[in-house]
Amino acid sequence: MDQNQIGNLLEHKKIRSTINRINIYQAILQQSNTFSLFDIEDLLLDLDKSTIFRAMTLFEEKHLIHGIEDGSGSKKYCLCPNQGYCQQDEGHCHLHCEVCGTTICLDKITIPEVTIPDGFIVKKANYIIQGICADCAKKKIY
Amino acid sequence: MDQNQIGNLLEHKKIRSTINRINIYQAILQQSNTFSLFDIEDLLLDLDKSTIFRAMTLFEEKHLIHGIEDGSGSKKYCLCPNQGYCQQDEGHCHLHCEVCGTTICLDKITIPEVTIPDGFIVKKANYIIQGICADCAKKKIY
DNA sequence: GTTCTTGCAAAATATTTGCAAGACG
DNA sequence: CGTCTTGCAAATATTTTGCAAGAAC
Repeated sequence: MDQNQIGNLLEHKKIRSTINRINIYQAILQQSNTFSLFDIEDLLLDLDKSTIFRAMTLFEEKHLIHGIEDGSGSKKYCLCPNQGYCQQDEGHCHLHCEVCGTTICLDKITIPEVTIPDGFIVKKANYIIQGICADCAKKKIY
Repeated sequence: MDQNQIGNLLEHKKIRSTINRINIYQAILQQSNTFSLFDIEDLLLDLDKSTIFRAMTLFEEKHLIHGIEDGSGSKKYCLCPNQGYCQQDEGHCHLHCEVCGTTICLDKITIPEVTIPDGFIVKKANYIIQGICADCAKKKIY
């Protein structure tokens, strides 16, 4: 996805397309899995963290990225695979490894639905499995 | 559950039974739903927050309470309905209302299981549904 | 020229720890 | 008496905001 295409995507989402936001979205595209604010800061060292924070918040509001609460103390995000047009039932489950701290998107496993009490309006769901990832389990470093 | 019974429960869990910990567990028993550190602090004003924090951390390690990440910025807990002997598949789904901030335990709805990649060791799972609770939806205060 | 965006600095929020005094067994 | 627990104070970690300068339309 080149800078022009990203610019179009942002404008389509009613986000003013600035060079910073394009760069931030491009950094997000480079992430192989879930990512935090710090991961983006590391890639874009000359941007202020508040700029990144505000862009990420905006992207999340516009559903370009999904927020993940993995209990690690720092919020994770993952790229919306459908450019902001995920159906509610397309959220994925995530694994969080308590040893190495990584959070992995199970992009083949959607969150199973449950019966919600009457009247509750669902906005999104988070399904996170805590444990030890295969790599760390193999290394027995815990 | 009286103080003696709580004391026995703690000792059975290999937790030294102090008056502070008994009081904290008793405050937890009084919670009608999920609760945060602050909820317990509010009930036990003469205890230091670090004492409560350490007790809650210990209780969670020993599975007397379950931690919930609702994305609100402050961690929630709920009482283990089985005094620390929940099976892995007995975790409950939770609702988080983004308007009033409450987190409700759906104690009738266990977390549906999903297929986990080979080698990952599951410790626990969190299933949280974000949205607007029935009360707030009715009041249309959002 | 009006509105939106950005960088800087700092506030706000929540969690976590060091340490010395005290309680427990 | 040796170990565990507690309160106090302070560190840490992360997120969030106010504001003035600058960019976009």
